[in-house]
Formats: sequence, structure tokens, C-alpha cells
Amino acid sequence: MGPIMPPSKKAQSPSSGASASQGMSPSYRQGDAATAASEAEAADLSLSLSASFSKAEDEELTSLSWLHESTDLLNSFSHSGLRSVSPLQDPDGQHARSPSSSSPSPDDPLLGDAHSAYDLAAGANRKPPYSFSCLIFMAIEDAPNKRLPVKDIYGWILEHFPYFASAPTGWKNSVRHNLSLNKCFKKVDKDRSQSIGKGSLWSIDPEYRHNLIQALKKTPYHPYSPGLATPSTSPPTLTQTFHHSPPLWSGNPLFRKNGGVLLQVPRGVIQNGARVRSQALFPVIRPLPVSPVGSRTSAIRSSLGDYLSRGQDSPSRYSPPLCSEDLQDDHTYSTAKSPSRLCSSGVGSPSSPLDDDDDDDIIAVEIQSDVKPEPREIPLDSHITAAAATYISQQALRGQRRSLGPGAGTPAGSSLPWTKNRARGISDTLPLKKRRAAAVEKPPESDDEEMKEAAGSLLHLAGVRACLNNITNRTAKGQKEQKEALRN
DNA sequence: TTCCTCGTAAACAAAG
DNA sequence: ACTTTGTTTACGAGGA
Repeated sequence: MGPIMPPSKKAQSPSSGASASQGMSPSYRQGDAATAASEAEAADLSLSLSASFSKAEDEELTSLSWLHESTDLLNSFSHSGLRSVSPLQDPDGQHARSPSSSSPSPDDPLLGDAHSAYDLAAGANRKPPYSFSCLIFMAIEDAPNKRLPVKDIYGWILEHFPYFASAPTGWKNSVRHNLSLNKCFKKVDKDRSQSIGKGSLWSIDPEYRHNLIQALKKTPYHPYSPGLATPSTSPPTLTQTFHHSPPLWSGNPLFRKNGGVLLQVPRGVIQNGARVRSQALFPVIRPLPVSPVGSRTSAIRSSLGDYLSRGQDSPSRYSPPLCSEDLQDDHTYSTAKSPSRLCSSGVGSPSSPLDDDDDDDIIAVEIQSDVKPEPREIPLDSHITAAAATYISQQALRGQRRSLGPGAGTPAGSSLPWTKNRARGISDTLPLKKRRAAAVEKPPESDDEEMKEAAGSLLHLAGVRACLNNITNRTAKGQKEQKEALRN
């Protein structure tokens, strides 16, 4: 799957890909300046986070859940007023777009026609860049009980991607084809008391849920897309991340339902082991499959959340927790199936762990040298989240590469071993479903290392945001003046 | 060039 | 009998 262009090759709508093919280097307008005070504030926050992290160190927590939640909090923080802008809207980076504005604001010249034009041009009637697997995944994840009949999957897709309403009906065949062929999806035995008509309920196989997350991350325009990341052995600088971060695809239901606000991380996240839903804020991709969260997250939330809630109206008010029936630990990405199911592919070699030296170096640098953001190279809010996403993506990809072994680290194009086709290597004589059932399971591996690394990343980002918050408060007036200047 | 993923079409069977 | 659902095979496009 290409990192940039939407995947469709055949019946691509003429306008499809327009947003992708254009310049992908967002431009941002930075705050007036970062100050020593803001840096000190960032340092304080980092210390606070660090203390919380240590305090809860023994808690079980998976990196993704923690990162999701933490980044969620950071996202909340991002609504403090700094601005980002799409390159389509503003290729020169001269204008900004309020992430907290749900619609073009008539009194904001920076959010006027350009904003509307951008949303329309890249709008929802275009073929989404998500693969069918991702679409199905999102649909099922969006269901209250995480299971849906095919018909409702159709409905979800239609509801959120109007493109399919006018598309040839073959897409339904593709959906079914995916459900059958993709190991990530499994049928749930129908409850006799339920009358859903013919067919079965489909759910996400927890064992492969991580694969789907990875697939989402790889999707162009997805905030976690590794395309955002700078594949280097050193952490991407803010500037790098900044300039390599494409905008969210505006057809993303997440994007649309928030009126173009780039809420890149599920609002409904994990709270003390329960999946928390926040329908309005993250109605679609919402809680990317994550696992129970221990007190570490709570500690982080307590520390960071208190900080973040200071002086801003956090949109993230958590709903009463809704326990998922399927809150399992993160499953090792592909590993379980790689050795046994992919024997013919040569991809999964569980006994060949990836050399993590470079990644460890990354974290060392992140923690030690990245706490202080460059005062004049500070990206704006949503793209700070993109920076977070970059780190998260790196962490996640590390897990993936660990699982897949050497040579499997390429973000795209590497073997994605969850398709049922690939399982045929095991035993071509067995029906697919039976092969799947017979597949060997592998216990999830430790996330401690990733957690530590993620901690460094988050601390770094938190520090950045502390600076930004400070900047925001200090330069609100300055920004207004800038807008006035641009208006003229 | 090869391998892989993905989308698509199609055939077929089973279930409702 | 018809529609929907589920499975499977095949093929081509495009990326790595």
C-alpha cells in the first residue's frame, strides 16, 4: 500500500487522490516565541509525569493504551488555541486554521472560503483511503458490543463513507470477501435469542486486532501513518515531523464529524481497565483496540490531566466507562501467526528479534535532548499531536518488527500476515476457518521496553505542549495581531 | 523481476 | 424462487 496515494487503482473517482497528490508538507505558523518560563514549566511537567510514571511502574499497561490515552490528553491540550493549517488550504503556510473551529467562521478570515473549499475538495464523497479491512474494523469497533452483521457493516460504511452509496455494488462483495478472507475477522456464533436475520455476527479477532491497528496506522492521512515519521535513528525533530505530516484525510469520518477538527486520537480511551466511550468526539475509529489500563495511566492522567485542564476547556469529558467484553491485552502483532501460519512466506521468524539498538538510542535522545523544544521551531497543535503520532507509530512499528523479524520493518509492502490467504501455508488441506482455529497462539510479549520509550516520548511532547500552552497564553494577543496583519 | 497487498469480479453453496 | 450471506478462486494494479 502506497504511503501517500489512495489505494484505489481501478474505478478511482477522478478527483480521488487530489489531496494526496498535492504538497504534503504542512506549513504552520508558529507562536511568537517560546520563552524560558515555558521551558521551565515544561520541565516541571516532565518531572511530574516522571514521578507519576515511576509510581505506577509496576502496573500492567500496554504501550498503545497508555499512549492513546496520554496522547488523548495531549490532544485535549492542543485545543488551547494554536493553529494548524492544511497545505491544501494554505500551501504557503501563511494562514492558519483553527482546530477548534467546527465550521468556517465568518468572522475569521483565516477560516473562510479556503476552509470550505478544502473540505469540499477533499470531502467525504471521495473514495476513502482506508482499505476494506480498516473500514470493517472501524465499523465493528464502532458497534456497542463490537460485533456486527454484514448488513450493519454495510450500513456503517455507507453512513460514514457516502462514496459507497453511489459506488458500484461490488464493494459489498469486497466486504464479504474481506470478512471471509481476513483472519482479523471472525464470525461469532449467533445468539439464538437474537434475530438478526441470516448470517452471523462478525467481530474482531483479538489476536489480530493489533494488525488492524497497524493497518490503520499505515493508512495515508491517518495520524499514525508511518509516513509521518522520519525513519531515522534519531527522533524526528519537531520541524521534521512537522513538515512530513500530511493532513488527516478530510473524508475521515473522524475528521468530518468534528467539522474538520483534527482529533487524531480517540477521545474514548481507557480508564482503569474499561473502555470509555465518547461518542461525539470519536465516533468512528474511536478506541483503537487497546487494553486495560492500570494506575500508571491514571497517574499520568492525574498529573498531566490536571495540568492540561488548567486554563482550558477540555473537550474530553469522559463518559461513564463501558466495559468491553473483549478487553484483552494487546496481542503481539502478527507473531502468533507468523511462525506457524506464514511458514511459506518467510516473514515471521519469532526467534529472530529485531535489533533494537537504534530504537533504544532514539529514546535516549528523546528523553535527554528533546525535552527542550527549539523555541522557534514549534509546530502547532495538531501537528504536535502528529509528532506524538510519529513516536507512537515508531513504538508500534517496533513491536511489529519485533514480531515479524528482520526484513519486516518496512512500513508498507511488507508481508501483512493476517490475511487468511497467507494461512494456507500451514495446511492447504484444511478449510480456512479450521486452519485459523488450529493456528498456534502465542502469548503477548512484554511492553515494558516500549513503555519506557513511550514515556520518554510523552515527556518530551508534554514538555513541548507546556511550552506551547505558555506560548498560547502569552501570544493570544499576538496571534490576533497577526491575523489582522494577514487580513491586510 | 519478484513478491506482496489490495480491490474486484465471479462462481457457487448455504441459509433465511 | 429469490435474496442475502459466506467462501473461494482468479486476476490485475501498484508498491517495495
